Amino acid sequence: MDDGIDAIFTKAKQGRALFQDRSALSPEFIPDHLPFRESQISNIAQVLGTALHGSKPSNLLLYGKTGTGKTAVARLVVRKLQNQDDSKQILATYVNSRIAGTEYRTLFKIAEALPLEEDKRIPLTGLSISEVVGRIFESIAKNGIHFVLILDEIDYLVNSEHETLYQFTRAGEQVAPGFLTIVGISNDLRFKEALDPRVLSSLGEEELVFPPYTTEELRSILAERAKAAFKPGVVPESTINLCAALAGSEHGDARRAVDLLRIAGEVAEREGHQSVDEECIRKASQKVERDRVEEALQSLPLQNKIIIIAASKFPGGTNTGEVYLAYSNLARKSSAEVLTQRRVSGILAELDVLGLVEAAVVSKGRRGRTKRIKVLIDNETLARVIGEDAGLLDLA
DNA sequence: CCTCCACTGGAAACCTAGGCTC
DNA sequence: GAGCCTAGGTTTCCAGTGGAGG
Repeated sequence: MDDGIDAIFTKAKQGRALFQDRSALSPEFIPDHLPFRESQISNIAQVLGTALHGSKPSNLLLYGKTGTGKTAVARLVVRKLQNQDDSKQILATYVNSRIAGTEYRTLFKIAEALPLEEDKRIPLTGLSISEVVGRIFESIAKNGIHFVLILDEIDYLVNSEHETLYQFTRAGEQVAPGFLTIVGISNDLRFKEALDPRVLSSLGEEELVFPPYTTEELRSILAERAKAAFKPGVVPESTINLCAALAGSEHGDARRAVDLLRIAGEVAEREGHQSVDEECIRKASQKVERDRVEEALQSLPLQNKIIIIAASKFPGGTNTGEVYLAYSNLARKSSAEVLTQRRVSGILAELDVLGLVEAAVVSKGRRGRTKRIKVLIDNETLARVIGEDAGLLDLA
């Protein structure tokens, strides 16, 4: 074991540090210059610029697939807007509704950015949605705030019966003398269809589409980032090309491309390479996928883990009924509650979305209609990751 | 062309754990 | 403490269904 440790350190010593500024590749990093997005930037700047003479800018709606720069562009423009604001009345915040999780937590995050009096703070739970919205409006009005709200993945808010979005777009009077401008961001191009037309008309006053980056554009972006992040000469052009090609084949996702490059750099450094070669990119690509699966697996609730173990007993794939049978046995054995088949069917659908299981609906004619279920994780990984759970050791 | 299986997936209702207000 | 609220997971109920076998 000691040899292993020594070997790692020796390698680390040999390889010189390849990074000069790792943060230039971090997911939160927003460069001052976003190439190929000049027109979107100037568009947004023009709209939001109104706020500098104290009147309310139009609401904005930004569309485009993941990694097309929507979030970065919105945050960059808003950041510069705040820098230009001498009156210091402009307040901006960024909330991702999907990451926040629920409508209530989204509002909670929004409220965090606002000055709230001691007795008006928002608790993690307990208040009605309308009460929280009321407190947010009150704070904006009282302090005369010019509030620019960037709502990322806004699609997660449309299916609410509270009509929070509607209230937000119609805040007008209630927040005077302050105002509330919404910059909505959506990955889902069909999201408009689900939106209440009243909301759409005011939310979509200005609409902007972000097309995916081409492989060539990705290459140029990566080259620029690599120049800032790595020491000169450690990232050959072929590496950039491969990285761009890998990400480009996945619909021009710049975030993925940048992630890949960062991890490849870490791999190269750890293994004591003098440069980040194509091999490192390939390894990084595998690592990203492996991490995603293990993380998803680990954070699964107990019942979902038992279900996936049950499903893994059928390497060739099976159907819902079989999985349910196996599951209920396992659950009883580990003295967990036994859920209904309806719920198990639902959980299998969730696992499908996570990409841990393949659950396609198939019809077998006379023999009914069910999901064809196949676990997409090999049994060793499953045993290793889930085996850490005491109580589930008696599995495979 | 019709049947009928083994479910699917929508809807509503229920439950628990948290927190509010009075 | 009583009587409200919410989130989020679950159960209950059930109409709906693709297509192989008749």
